[in-house]
Amino acid sequence: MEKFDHQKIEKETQKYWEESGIYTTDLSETKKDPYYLLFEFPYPSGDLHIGHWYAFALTDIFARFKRMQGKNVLFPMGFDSFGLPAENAAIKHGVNPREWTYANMDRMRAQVKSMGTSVDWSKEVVSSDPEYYRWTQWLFSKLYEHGLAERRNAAVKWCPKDQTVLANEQVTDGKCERCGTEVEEKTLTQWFFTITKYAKRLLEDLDALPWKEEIKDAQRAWIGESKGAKLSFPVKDTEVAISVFTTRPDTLFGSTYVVLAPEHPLVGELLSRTKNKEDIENYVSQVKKKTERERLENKEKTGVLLEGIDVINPATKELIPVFIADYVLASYGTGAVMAVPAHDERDYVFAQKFSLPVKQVLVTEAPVPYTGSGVLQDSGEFSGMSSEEAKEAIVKFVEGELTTNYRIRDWLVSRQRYWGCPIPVVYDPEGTPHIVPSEHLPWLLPEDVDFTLSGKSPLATSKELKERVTTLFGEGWTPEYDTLDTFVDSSWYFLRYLDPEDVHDFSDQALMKKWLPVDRYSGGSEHTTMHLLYARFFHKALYDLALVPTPEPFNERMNRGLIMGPDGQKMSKSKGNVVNPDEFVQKFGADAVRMYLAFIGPYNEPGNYPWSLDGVVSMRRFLDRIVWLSGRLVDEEPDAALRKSLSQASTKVATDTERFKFNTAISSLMVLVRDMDGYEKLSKAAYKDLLLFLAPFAPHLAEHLWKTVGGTSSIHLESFPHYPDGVEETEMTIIVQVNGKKRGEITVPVDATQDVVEKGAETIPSLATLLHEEQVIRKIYVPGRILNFVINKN
RNA sequence: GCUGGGAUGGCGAAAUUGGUAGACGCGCCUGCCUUAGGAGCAGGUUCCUUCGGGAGUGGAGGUUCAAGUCCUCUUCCCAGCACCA
Repeated sequence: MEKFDHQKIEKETQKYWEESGIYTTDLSETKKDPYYLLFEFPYPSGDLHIGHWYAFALTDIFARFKRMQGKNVLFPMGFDSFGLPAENAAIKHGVNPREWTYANMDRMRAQVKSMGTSVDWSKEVVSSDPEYYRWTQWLFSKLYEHGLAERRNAAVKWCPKDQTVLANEQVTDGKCERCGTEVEEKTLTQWFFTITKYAKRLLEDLDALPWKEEIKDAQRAWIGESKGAKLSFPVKDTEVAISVFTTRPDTLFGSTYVVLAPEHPLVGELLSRTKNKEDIENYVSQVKKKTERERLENKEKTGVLLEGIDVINPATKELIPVFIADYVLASYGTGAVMAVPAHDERDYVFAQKFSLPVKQVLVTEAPVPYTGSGVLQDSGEFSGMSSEEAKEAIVKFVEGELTTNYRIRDWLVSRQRYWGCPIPVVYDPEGTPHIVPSEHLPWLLPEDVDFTLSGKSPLATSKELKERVTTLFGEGWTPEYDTLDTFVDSSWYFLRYLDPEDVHDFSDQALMKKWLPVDRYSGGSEHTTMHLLYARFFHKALYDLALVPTPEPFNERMNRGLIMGPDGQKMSKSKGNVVNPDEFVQKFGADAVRMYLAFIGPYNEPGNYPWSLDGVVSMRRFLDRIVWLSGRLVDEEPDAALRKSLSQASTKVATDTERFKFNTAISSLMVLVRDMDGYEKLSKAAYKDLLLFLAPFAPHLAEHLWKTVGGTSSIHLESFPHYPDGVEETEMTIIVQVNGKKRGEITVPVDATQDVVEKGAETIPSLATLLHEEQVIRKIYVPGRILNFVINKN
């Protein structure tokens, strides 16, 4: 059998698409419904692997399908081109990060085109272009003006390998999310976005989003709401008090000591009043030396008593001791807790170790510590109350404050790295920060820097930057040397796609009104509590500043799965199991590779699929078969049987593609092709419909074959074939069961009554004997489907 | 530990409201055609079987004429969170 020349076809069709400009979206057009389909813009790492195909080419199937459904589809792409790898490559190979990055992008553009994607390149956005990052800087200044960006001293995570601070989200199990190095804790003055101010809305607005529960739940867990109260424990003989956060004010009468985090600001203040100053200082410095991981792994509680300091339990008025211990986190709540050893596991363990009194204030038979709720005892006038009632009553009694705490921390956006967006801030001689006025934007990244790792911001080595600041602002003024977390760049890129050339604004208000929120956003599940959360926050902040028209950036979201190496392991260079798609594309064609990836499983479930060569071969075989069919076309209308096959395929492909079940959509195409294979003379009209079904999946071949059957313009401008009423059936198949087990089937006219069906069923030979001998108790008939005889088993 | 998701052939997976379990594909088996191509064609392929049938969707119960699907208990796997007061 003759095989088609995929290389020639791909080259021709890609050239035709590029010249005809059919994928350029007119954003202002009003006749069609706008449909914004977004995928996460990639980092230009240089090596395009099979995972990129999975991300881009499969989203492209959906873009093409939506176009054929008559939508005005915006399907853009760009590059998240700031970031560490460029800088590391620069250090390792002595190349300029900019040159490295921009060369990679050129290569990747060509590769993405080779997949047969219908990306509208006229909307391309590159986050490291000064004309892009000027607006990142401008948006930063807007957040700053409204108190959403602030500079403060705080305990932060530090990656010793990458030599930069990290946001909380970029640390997993105490390790740097990027390089896996154990992070350290440092107290530094850094820039933060106050995402915690939006915690409540980020949480509440999730309810209305049409996302999968698993994605929403992961965000809910990350935001981590807990309702409780702030209570004040006065320090004896002073004016100060220790404020604690607790979710269990009902157990206040059982609080027998108070614990401060080692980094708590009061520690310094109280130090002079203690009798064991040295011990305390030793403990605090010891804690500081530990990595995050060491603190987590050491479940053994450590701590030190503040000798000579007592605080007053506001409920019992008793004097209780104060400890410093690293099981209390400075960054959560007030950085101090009231310890109730009888009703909290951690407090109990600590109390055992330091021989502290354990006072039970809930009636329970359960062994201490009992952490559930119950009825109070030994709690003064509140004894006998339920935990629920007592919570509010006790907070009122001690003049506390009901509050809600969130687990999420403010987003640390400073990075001590070179290849990022410069933070548009300068400092006056007193050290007060000032935003760089918009007339000086873009605030360019200096070129004369030494970006070898020193632990300090590379920008500090730039003479040009210092001179620039002195010239523009005056003697004694200094620049900010840190750059922004690249997640800031990616928090708004999808707004820029709507108006990428705009020199007066970050995007166009009218177009945003028309196109936002993004209809569907496809990406990786690793971004659930990173990019997806940041972008929602950023968008809400811009919404509050009346800069964007919607409170949420994305409507539907789908997380795709992962293509594993042929060994079933996650692909990585170090394991040597990275699959380079180029070889397969060359041998079997881009269409076969696309279709195989689409066929391996449902696209919207983040499963893991091992790459297999055999699958691509079979997909190529399937495409060959479609080409062979073109040799037996006749100018005839399809017969009834074929019309039925076409109708079924049309429904199945449309509904499955809509739900990202590309695997079953393709399987129904295979069934259709098998049916067509049964015709020695095949209706050309039917074959044309097959090509239309195929077009989103195998865009090159469909385009090529379309021309051979008389198509004059691109197949990708055609409508998806639709069979509104299906095909009229004359017969139906009824499954015959005995006691719920299938025993046979009969075919009857569609208008057959139950009687007719029963008569027919009784003539089935194997059933006839069965029904004769046994007593039929009941007959259940589900019209058009099932006839079930219930017989007496004896 | 908490939260969420899941478990279906040798493998990837299908299965509207409970109504033919295993579509489609891989792999494997048999045969054909050819010849050495990661080929093509036809048929078979859940398991067991004395070829009549019997069993079967992680396990044990239950509801129902009928359960992969609903309920209860349970085991294991994956993901997220985790000293968060």
